[in-house]
Amino acid sequence: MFSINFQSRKPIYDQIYSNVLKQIAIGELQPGDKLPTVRLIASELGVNPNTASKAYQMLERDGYIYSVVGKGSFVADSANGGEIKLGEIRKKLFSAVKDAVEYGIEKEILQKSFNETLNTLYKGGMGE
Amino acid sequence: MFSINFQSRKPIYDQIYSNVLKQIAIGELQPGDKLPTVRLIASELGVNPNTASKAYQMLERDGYIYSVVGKGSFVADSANGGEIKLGEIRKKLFSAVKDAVEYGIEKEILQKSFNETLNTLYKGGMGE
DNA sequence: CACATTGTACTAATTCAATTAATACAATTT
DNA sequence: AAATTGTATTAATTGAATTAGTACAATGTG
Repeated sequence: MFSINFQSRKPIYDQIYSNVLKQIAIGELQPGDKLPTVRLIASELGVNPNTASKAYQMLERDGYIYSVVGKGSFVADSANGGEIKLGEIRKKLFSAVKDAVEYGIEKEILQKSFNETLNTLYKGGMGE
Repeated sequence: MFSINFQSRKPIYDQIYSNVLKQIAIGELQPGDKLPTVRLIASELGVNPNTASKAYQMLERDGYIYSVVGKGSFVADSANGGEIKLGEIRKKLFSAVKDAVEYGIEKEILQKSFNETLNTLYKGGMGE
């Protein structure tokens, strides 16, 4: 498995996230592979299962893995190699929205602007 | 002057920042104009001078104003209108969405991700 | 030169969100 | 049914962010 630095200011769930993502990136974990259970990670690292679960939920949110209660967690089919994917995109979005907030742009205006961009670039797709 | 929402979760110095920046953006404050002193803002809003000073320091950091001890604070020459900043924000948004399209991220997923970001950063509600 | 006015540095008190854990629950497998 | 899986809920704790109290530094004014 991997190891954790408890002295680090980086949260444990964040370290788990990074370690798993790295394993996926280098191909040590392939799409469809079963990941260690949250309880296994928790017991090996000596932390609470929820801490491992949180890392997995973030990995799922970013499209790298998927989890099923009772079954386990698995590497997503789309998570091949070192694709940047949603995690990096989110960072960009976050940065842009943060700028807008600082500038005092109203939420609805930003939302409208985003939707216009979305519809422009996703031309041909459906969705509201 | 402007007003502040003390109920908002948005920090006071942040609200001052946004208000001043908006005044610059709409041309109510022109390059070279003298800004209200930190003590004037502080007394009118009923906060500590350091709180107003912090807003000014952030505005200076971002190149919108400059401050001189003993003299006061002034709108920077380069801070004409806010369209530049607005354009940058749109550019960032466009770039992020474009990345998402290139990486094959589905529209709905991106939309959800954006909304999460939006709600996270606009959690203050009103108070800008 | 004295003195007011300006922004700022330093420190401490407080508040608030993030992190983690304790516990219980829900879905799936065996 | 029992075991194994991920997750929801709640609470304790910690740590960073926010704000204020106070003192200092630089400039303007008489």
